[in-house]
Amino acid sequence: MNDLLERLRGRGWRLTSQRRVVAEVLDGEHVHLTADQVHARAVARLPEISRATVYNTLGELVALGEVLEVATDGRARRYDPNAHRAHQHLVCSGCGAIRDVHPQGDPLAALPAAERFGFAVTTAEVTYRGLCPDCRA
Amino acid sequence: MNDLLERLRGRGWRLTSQRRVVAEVLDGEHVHLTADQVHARAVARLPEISRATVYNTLGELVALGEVLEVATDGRARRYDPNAHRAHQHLVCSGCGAIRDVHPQGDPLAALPAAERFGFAVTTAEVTYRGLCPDCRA
DNA sequence: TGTTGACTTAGACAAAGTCCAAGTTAGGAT
DNA sequence: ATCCTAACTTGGACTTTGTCTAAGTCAACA
Ligand SMILES: [Mn+2]
Ligand SMILES: [Mn+2]
Ligand SMILES: [Zn+2]
Ligand SMILES: [Zn+2]
Repeated sequence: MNDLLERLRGRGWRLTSQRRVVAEVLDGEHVHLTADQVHARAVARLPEISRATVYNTLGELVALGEVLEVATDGRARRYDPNAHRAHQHLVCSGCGAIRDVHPQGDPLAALPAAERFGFAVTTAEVTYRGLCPDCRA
Repeated sequence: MNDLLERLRGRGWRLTSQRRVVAEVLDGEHVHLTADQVHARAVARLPEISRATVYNTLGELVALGEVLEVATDGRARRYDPNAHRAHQHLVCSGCGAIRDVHPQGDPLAALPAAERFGFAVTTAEVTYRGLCPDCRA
């Protein structure tokens, strides 16, 4: 995570306590927090941090490519610090739990040129859905 | 679309003018309207229809399996009447245009058992992204 | 240590969706 | 044909999620 803060600095960004705290909260695997969840955890460490700053910082991290924005439901966007290893998501239809998964092959390869309609297709996001072990019981 | 209305009737649902209008609006291919867009078009035919009824009816049609709910961005959910032929979506990163596409093979097959973590996986939704011909220019 | 532009903040605003009490009506019963 | 009533619809309040702005603060450089 120091890497990240150094990269931000390299781009001429100020290392504020707010940005440090957001970066600390957004660390680990299988982490897919909403902006409000990030804010709640950030407040635990830095009580005066504002919602606006959390949104700003998340947007900056996404623009930097350091965090992924995931829209698995029609609700709040989720923020995923696991931006450096390509992966897809497995979502429980019961409880909403989200896991990182690594399918075989390149999902893009399944889309024939004839089905691309002249688009310059660059990414494929896959959401697998089903019931997790707990919700199946 | 009469099929749909008959199926609704078969489930003991009243055929109100409101439901009829929503069913008429949600017809065709490559149709991915937001709830507000459905409402706007419904109002053109039945001026007194309310937002609440549009949301209610869309939710009912989704529960019936007659309409798909699509979350391609972090914004409004979209409603897709093309529920009877499995397909995926190609979204323009520039203008947001959405096309139905039909990839080869079953996207589920790409997820090995070892990557399912005990989930009973039932569906895979794929969103392909890129620039459409207009936005590339 | 001072300066300054980048950053943060509170709160207003907007967009998307849910919920409810009160009024209306589709469709079976009479 | 008319009545009855549970199902449906409605407007508006409310919630959640996200954006924006003007005013205050501070990190980093000199
Ligand atoms: Mn992830
Ligand atoms: Mn579609
Ligand atoms: Zn679950
Ligand atoms: Zn486009």
